[in-house]
Amino acid sequence: MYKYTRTDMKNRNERLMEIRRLIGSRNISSQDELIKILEKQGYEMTQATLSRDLKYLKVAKMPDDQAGYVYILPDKEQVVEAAELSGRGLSGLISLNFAQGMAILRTLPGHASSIAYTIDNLDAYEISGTIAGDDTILLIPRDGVSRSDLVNLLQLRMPGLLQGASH
Amino acid sequence: MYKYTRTDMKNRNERLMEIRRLIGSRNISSQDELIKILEKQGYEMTQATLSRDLKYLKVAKMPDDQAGYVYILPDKEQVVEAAELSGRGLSGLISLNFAQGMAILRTLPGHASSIAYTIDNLDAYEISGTIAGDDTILLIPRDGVSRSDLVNLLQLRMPGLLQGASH
DNA sequence: TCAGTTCGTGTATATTTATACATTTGGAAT
DNA sequence: ATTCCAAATGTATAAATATACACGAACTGA
Repeated sequence: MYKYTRTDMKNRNERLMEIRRLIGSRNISSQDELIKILEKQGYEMTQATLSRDLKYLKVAKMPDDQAGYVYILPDKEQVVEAAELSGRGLSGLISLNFAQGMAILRTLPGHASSIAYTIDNLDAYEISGTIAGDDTILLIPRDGVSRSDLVNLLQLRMPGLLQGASH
Repeated sequence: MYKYTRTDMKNRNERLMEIRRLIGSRNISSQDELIKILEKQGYEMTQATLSRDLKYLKVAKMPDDQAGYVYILPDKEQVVEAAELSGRGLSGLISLNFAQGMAILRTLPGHASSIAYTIDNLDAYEISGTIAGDDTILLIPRDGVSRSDLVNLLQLRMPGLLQGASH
């Protein structure tokens, strides 16, 4: 017994638009998750149909630090960017990486120097010095200081800084 | 019996970069397909590891009219970047040198930050970050990335940049 | 040195997603 | 009107992908 027929196009188009809207407005990690949301809104469908809808809409599934995987719209201006931003710490720090024995901190544009200034003023033993660009800070640790030492220091002395930052 | 150990990081980094290169240069529709290509190039791995690699590299899978589904890099459109670049005439680069595992780019006075900004926006895997002064850019490569990797990257993603620059 | 930790990985499996096939029905063609 | 076709979908399953667990090597700190 089939419930939907060709005359339900209006229904389908509505659903497709709602799917787009949902994916653009929040992080969704699986088709099952999306189906449950749609069901609450009165859309009834199976996973197979949703799979086809997503293909039709050219929705991609992309790894994400917070959610594991999220669906993203094919548009140029990815809503993901904004979502990721809003999910990040208030301090402006985006990520903390280590390379060549140094720490590289990426920040929101324009935030680097103020964060670096604060770090400098910790007068921390572990830190030899910092250099800030516009959105990047190079942090040179004292010799022998480990990555975890630095992370610990920053978490201890600047609580909230690493909130939401990937590292 | 495990074939790879932690000291094979070079191998892993190589593999990650090769995966990026492959995905950027042709349409690949499944992990199995990618594994077969990698195997022909001498990389041995299981599907599980490839799945983790793709997650690490933030590679997304997107519906495609021709191939059904294709993997895409997390970067902004590469070709667009290149076009923007040539349009802006970012040819203020004077020289490219390597020291202490990092790259030092000398530019015409005042050109450093705009070039660094463009480099940052490549979101290149190979680059941990950049810091720009007035006429100097410090580029910190990701661990395991070689000089030639970097030169290749810049030539590929920013054609024209190295034109006339000594290195 | 030695215990504890982290990392990269394989194995096996769970989870997730895509699709072959069947079915219904409105509309098109004759 | 009758027949045919195409779209949309469900069902069942195949295919693809992610991950829990374990392991061994390398690093860390004491």
